[in-house]
Amino acid sequence: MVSIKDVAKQAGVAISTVSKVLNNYPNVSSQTRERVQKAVEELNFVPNSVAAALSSKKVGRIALLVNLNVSAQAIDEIDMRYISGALQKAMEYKFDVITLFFFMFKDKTVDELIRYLQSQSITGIIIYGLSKEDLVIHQLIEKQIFKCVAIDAPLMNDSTSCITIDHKTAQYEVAKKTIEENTGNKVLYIAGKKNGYVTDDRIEAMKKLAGDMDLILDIHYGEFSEKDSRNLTFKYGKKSNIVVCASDLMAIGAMKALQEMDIFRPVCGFDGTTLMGYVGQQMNTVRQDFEALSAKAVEELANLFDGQKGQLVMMPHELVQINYTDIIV
Amino acid sequence: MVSIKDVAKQAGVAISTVSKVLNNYPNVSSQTRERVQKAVEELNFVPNSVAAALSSKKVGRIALLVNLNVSAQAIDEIDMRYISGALQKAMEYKFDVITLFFFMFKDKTVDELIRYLQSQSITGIIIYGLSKEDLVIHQLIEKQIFKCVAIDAPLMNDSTSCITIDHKTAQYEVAKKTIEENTGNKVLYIAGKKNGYVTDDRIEAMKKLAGDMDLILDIHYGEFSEKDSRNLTFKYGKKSNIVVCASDLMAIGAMKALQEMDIFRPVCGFDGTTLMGYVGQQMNTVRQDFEALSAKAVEELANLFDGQKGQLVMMPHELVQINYTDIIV
DNA sequence: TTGTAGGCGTTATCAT
DNA sequence: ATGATAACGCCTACAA
Repeated sequence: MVSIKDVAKQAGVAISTVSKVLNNYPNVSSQTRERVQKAVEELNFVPNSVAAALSSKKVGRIALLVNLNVSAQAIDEIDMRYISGALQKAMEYKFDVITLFFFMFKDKTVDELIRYLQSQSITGIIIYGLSKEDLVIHQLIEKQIFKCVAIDAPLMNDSTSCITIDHKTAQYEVAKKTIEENTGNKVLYIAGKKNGYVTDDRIEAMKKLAGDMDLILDIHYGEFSEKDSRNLTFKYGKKSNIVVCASDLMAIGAMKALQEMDIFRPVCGFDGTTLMGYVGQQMNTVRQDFEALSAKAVEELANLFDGQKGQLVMMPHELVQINYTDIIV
Repeated sequence: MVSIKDVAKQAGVAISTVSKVLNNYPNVSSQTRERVQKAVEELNFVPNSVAAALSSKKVGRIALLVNLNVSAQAIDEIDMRYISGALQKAMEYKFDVITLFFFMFKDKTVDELIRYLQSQSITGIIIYGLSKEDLVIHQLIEKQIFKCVAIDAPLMNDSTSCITIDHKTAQYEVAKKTIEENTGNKVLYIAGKKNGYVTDDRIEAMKKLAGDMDLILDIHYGEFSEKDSRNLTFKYGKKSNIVVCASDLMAIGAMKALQEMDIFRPVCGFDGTTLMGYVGQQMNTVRQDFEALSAKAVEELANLFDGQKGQLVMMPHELVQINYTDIIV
């Protein structure tokens, strides 16, 4: 393996000079800089990021902390797109990335989690799918030992940013559109997980909409699960004119239930997953660009590494109708 | 951060002794071993795997090389389950894991890929979704610089193993069952990707079945894509009595096409993904335990690290019928 | 501007 | 059985 030492020898300079060139330090003459770069080219040198991580705690080794929801199948698409988006952007920044799942740290304390992350020389973390009940992760964020970026969870401090879309507006818009395209003012809203960050925002939006449009709003928590949504629809679907769901998966559950009950109610979802294309119906939903959100999170982590303070970053969303032919293009 | 040095001090022994205890070296008295272990407990010491990786090239830092198929959406579930299964098992073995996607190395040479992996101190690789056309990866395997485990690609050498199910038998069984449950002897087989490893095996199985059952077999390549399968079904579906597909996604494409053509043909798939539950029909398919396959790959990597030679490991499969209620339990 | 040297946390090779 | 000590490849004061 070709090391920085070989490059130094080839370029006829000291190791530290090579290091300075590699890390874009100011005090290097353009001549030596060129000589070093030439040597790097010739030897096809790639710096060993493990050694770099060991010697300098500043270098970006980041962890993706994903809350894989095993109970809600088919939600995989979202996590996969998150991971893919982050990895791609991390490559640009030359960040090392390790992927972790929440379930790996079940029954672990914050300290244990911290020690694990430190044992991996992790300096930055991106958190996906955080809910208010995940105490350990919250403690982790509060301690500010690592730079953090939370997706869809408005937790900001000096070393923590949040990337999200405007869930309130998005929920308002998609529900309004669906209601306007149909008739009736009795709306069943199947909300997400109790204590979920986005859940409350969206409920608030629905309440505002109910005020604005003079709706009778029936709210139930569906835990983001298809089964819950299905059961709630069996229970309350008949009494309402329209079913608004907090996720595509729940919208599918609702729709299937309505079909089995042999009644029609317009349904709308949230997320814009391709899964929606397989239910054989056209449905309003909110499309999120999960890759872009995740890529932005990596950028934000880079900003935090550069000393910037944590902030809230709002990403755009889009109202769409997804149907089968959209999917298989 | 508490280091091995602190443990040594606490236990009143030398650093090297602590290291020996941690790595289960033989020549340590049980007394000192206990003392060290006690110190580890007290200080909540977790060894820094980055430093270990730097110091010793033997330690298991492994990379998951995933061929994310962006054109075939909804196949995400399989990759996600692969990744999840590997990470979980890797934790048991205390392996470090990084996840990489094929698209990250587009237009890169073997040597560039090797250098990248070396820069990450990677010693073992698990490869998912390899096809015969991925030259660079094949060269990587041949060079035997890293221990490799390929999923569903029968590439074995001293440092390369393969984990797979018996695709030949599985394809034979699921097709036979579907044909026996229905009538007719004209079978449309929509095969996977040309040059895909499993594709040829499965075609062979179908040919054998055709001989055994006296079938008229019509084979077309569908590239594992739903769209291809859909189009092929439009073209050739009518002429046959039964449609056998090389993946669930393709089975769905075929079924949708048949629905649009308003004709009925029994269809069977392959993989046992939850997606099958959303098509509103019951269908024979082959269920693979992707997590288990991936976990086995990690175990196999551990074996290779221990000096074992590469081998072929066959995992079990299961014939199932998936329908909506199976999914939402 | 360039080079020297100490350190990051381990592992591994020697002596002892 | 135990302990110095030199790597591993890189970063970074500090010195020249």
